[in-house]
Amino acid sequence: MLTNRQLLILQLTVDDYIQSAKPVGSRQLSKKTEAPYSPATIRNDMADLEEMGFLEKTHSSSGRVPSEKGYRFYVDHLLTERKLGREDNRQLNSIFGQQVMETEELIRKSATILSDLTNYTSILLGPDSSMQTVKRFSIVPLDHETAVAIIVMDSGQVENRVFQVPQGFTASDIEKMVNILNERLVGTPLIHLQKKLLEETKVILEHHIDQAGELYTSFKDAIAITPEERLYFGGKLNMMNQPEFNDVEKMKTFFDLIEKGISTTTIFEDMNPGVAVKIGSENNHNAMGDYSVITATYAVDEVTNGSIAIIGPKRMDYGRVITLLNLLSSDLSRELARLTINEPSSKEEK
Amino acid sequence: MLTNRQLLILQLTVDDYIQSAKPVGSRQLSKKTEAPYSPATIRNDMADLEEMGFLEKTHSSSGRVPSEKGYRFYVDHLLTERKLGREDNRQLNSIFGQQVMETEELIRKSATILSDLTNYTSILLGPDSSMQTVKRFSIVPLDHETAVAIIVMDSGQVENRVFQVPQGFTASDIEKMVNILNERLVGTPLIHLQKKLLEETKVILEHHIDQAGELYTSFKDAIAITPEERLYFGGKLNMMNQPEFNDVEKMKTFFDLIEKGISTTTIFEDMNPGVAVKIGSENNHNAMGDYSVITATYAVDEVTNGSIAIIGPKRMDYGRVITLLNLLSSDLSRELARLTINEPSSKEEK
DNA sequence: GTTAGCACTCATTAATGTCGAGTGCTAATT
DNA sequence: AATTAGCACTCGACATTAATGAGTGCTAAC
Repeated sequence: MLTNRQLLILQLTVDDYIQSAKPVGSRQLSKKTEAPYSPATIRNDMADLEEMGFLEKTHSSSGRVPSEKGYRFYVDHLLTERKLGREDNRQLNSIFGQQVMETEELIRKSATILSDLTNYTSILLGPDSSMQTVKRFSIVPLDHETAVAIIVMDSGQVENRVFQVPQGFTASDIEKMVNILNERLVGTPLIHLQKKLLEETKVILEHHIDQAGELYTSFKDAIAITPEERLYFGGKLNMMNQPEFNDVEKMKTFFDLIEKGISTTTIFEDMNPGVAVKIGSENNHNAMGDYSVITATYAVDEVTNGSIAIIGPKRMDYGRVITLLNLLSSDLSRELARLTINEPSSKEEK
Repeated sequence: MLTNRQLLILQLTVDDYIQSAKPVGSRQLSKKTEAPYSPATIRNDMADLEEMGFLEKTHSSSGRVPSEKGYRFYVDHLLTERKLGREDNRQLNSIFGQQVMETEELIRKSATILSDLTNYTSILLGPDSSMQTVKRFSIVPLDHETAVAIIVMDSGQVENRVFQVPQGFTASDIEKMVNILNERLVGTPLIHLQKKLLEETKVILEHHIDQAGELYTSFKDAIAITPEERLYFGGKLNMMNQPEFNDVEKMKTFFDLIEKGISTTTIFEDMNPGVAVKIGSENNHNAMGDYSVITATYAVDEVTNGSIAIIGPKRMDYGRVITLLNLLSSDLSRELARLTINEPSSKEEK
């Protein structure tokens, strides 16, 4: 078991290292008022902590650095509640300054500010669109051959895609199709759209329009891709301020990871509500062994969640980041609840 | 005047420096078969070239490096036509592989590939949307308070924005407004949209709808922002492969420039057709003194142009970049002509 | 006009030395 | 028994020095 003093020393060591990025020595620690012990005493405890695997040395006569186990213990047991500065709060609130804003912009802005406040990189997973329902279809012909298909979601999100109109179809054919689609599909959650389109709507279309098959074929591709989840990265460049990335090579490795190696699943594995911390090799992805990821979820509505993540070096200011994520996630939940449709309005159009 | 040999030596020096990024010495040059002269001879010529301001030394006993004047002369008179490798062509063509694609995607993809092929950063200015005309307005109510306004351009581009609906307006009010807008504004070039909206449409709206002023106020903000030009950056990170950016500080400066310091006007000042090269301080923007920018234009239709640019260190492979830009710009022109509307179709809807 | 030869410059690199902050261990102190 | 002082030792960081080599300009020979 750990003595109280060892706990204190572990905590101070991690705190100091997080702040300074330099190995922490006994002499240096003993200077702090929180540790009124002589360097020798601290040395002994540090040696014990090292033996137990909480600390490591970078070389035989260097100061100590937390191990993953050390960080883990720190996060689980030693984290002190962090108060945010006035400036932090100001910035956080600034996200919600303007009145009407689109979800996407809200998220993008959050990502940026989160990164600015931490100097780590933020990753936001947009609200899972698969549960959103279709509010309205629309097709606008552009010329003889092409038209643009537009889908409006109940969240106000708009997706559009240009597609080819096969020869021989008139504007009224298309209008007819749009009407059918709206009749049949409004209210369908995106996640079921594909299936419904394929199984149900196709038959009806063929019933009403000559050669509907052709038209349908090119149209369905246009709306097929829609329900994709999107990752928003914020402040990739802020990471350059971390001493860990003083080397261009390391920057490159990191950016490669961000741009190619990261998918929704690597980061947001288990989206349990609340904050989760993954340290170094606790991340499933191989190449992420040098980074820590802190994730949180926010509520979009009763059923859907979005996720926020911060990725940074293992030497991360866990306390601060966790506090920030907690705040932002509840702010986002609140704000999205405001933006999102309260209840499908009764004056819906035919 | 420059002797033939001096011309040759200048050319070889610039070529070599572009390739190696290291100051070029006389001994090294004399090894090349193209320069069958002794180092001493080359030294003399180099000294002359330096006196005339084409070359510079980084320190008193170093090899020579081209000056801006040197690059300028090289670009104007010494550039050799560059053949592209098979792989280059393959990649360039791969952009146009898929059949139907939206303009934006086409541009985005071009930006990426252009940067991959050069290892510099590419900047594409999307087709100037101000000459595009409105094809269709649409407003979809989301709930009692909000609605999303959608504008479809004749190019197939779709802009949408959520806005607040003041209390007391019914769906039929909105429908009426949409009808009026479509009647009045379809065919209006974006560039005139604002004005027409303000001067003409407002009056008519007020004539037909009670309290139209309020509705109009919140709506006009929603579509006000539309006619903005968009810059697409490609491969900012590829620049990290350039030895000029081996230093994290320099990376930062560059990224800062890209993210904040660059506007449409700094880069695409004079959009004359053809390729333009700006070397170092020839760029008007102060902070760009260390970079060279090569721009080209592509035709979108008879009236509008888009622009492509490559930004890189002054030690840029001008020949290769120019060739690539020429190719891509004509490819883009061709492809966009295919995508763009031939002629407003006659079966336009009411 | 071209080149060989020579003295000189300067960035780069490796070798060396010094310094400081760190360690572990033992003995003295509380 | 726990803490601390003292001491010898380790090692990275940094400054200094020396050797190397690619470069130059200049003069005299070809």
